[in-house]
Amino acid sequence: MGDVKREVARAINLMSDNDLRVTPEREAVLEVLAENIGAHPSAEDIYLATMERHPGIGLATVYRTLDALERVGIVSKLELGASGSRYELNTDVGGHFHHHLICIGCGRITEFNQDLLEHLEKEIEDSTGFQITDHSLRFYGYCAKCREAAKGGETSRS
Amino acid sequence: MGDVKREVARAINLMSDNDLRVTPEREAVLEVLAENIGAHPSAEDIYLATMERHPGIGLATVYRTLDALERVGIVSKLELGASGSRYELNTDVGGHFHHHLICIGCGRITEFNQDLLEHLEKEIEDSTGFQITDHSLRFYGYCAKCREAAKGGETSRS
DNA sequence: GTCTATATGAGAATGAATATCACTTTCGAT
DNA sequence: ATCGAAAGTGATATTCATTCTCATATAGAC
Ligand SMILES: [Zn+2]
Ligand SMILES: [Zn+2]
Ligand SMILES: [Zn+2]
Ligand SMILES: [Zn+2]
Repeated sequence: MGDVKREVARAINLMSDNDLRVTPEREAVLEVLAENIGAHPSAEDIYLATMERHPGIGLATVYRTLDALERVGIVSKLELGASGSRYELNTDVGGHFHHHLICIGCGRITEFNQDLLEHLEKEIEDSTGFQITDHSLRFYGYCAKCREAAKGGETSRS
Repeated sequence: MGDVKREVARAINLMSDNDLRVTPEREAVLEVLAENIGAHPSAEDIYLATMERHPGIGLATVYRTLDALERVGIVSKLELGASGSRYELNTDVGGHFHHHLICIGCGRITEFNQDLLEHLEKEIEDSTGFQITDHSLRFYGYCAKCREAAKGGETSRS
């Protein structure tokens, strides 16, 4: 599961580098994020988990912290529309270059790695004059588990 | 600008095919959508424009209409998080296979066409068992106009 | 330690989107 | 054409994620 302490220490250094104050609340949020890499928790998830570690923290502080961390690149925010956003710590290894598979059956979010967009970005910048600073690639569909469940449900009925 | 009447007629046929009732309100929304291809209007934009054509329509009806049309594939919804969603009519030609360049300076949304994801989807389905039904590819950055404005601002100051 | 900009907690406010409900309309069957 | 059930509508209340407000507390530079 990666080294939680190391990830937190790394993030704290980045905070100082970016003139963000290191508070107990922010450290608690970072620990939660580091312990949940790959889980893509919501702000509410993070709030509840942080509560166990730092009782009394306010939900607004969690939002403010996530926002501050996102602005300096320590976390990524995955906006999912109506159902709210999800957050993830940008780990040192492979942090930024993965995309998401979003299951519309169960809501689970998995990842896959792929470059492939780099040279496409160059092409777009050259042909349109649009300067790209970020991108988002998502695939929606049904995860293996949901497909299995649907299959089971159908066969058991016929 | 394409043929507005033809697009509306095509959409109305699709509505009937999908057991959606054709009402004056929905026709008015469709006309607005057909007249604004490429503009990526918000629900509020569509509401205001539809008002001119069908005074008294309710905002909720616009939302319900857009939702119904999206469910049967007549319109696409582009979820932009905090700033609300944008909608567009899926035209017959090239309707579905374009992606978006979203300017974080002025908010304008432009498009670019590209296949490229088809064979990647196959690869993902084979390697993960995830069945893909839809995808979303977006690039964020600064459009040519905003880059020009920023450049002008800088040089005029130094 | 002092000081100032910044962060925090509690709860109010925001705003896009949805739900509710009484009433109206569509459209296939008669 | 007309009838009736199912679906759609307008006005408005409600939801819910996120942001704002403001009084208080604290981090971090000196
Ligand atoms: Zn699933
Ligand atoms: Zn991820
Ligand atoms: Zn722009
Ligand atoms: Zn578009």
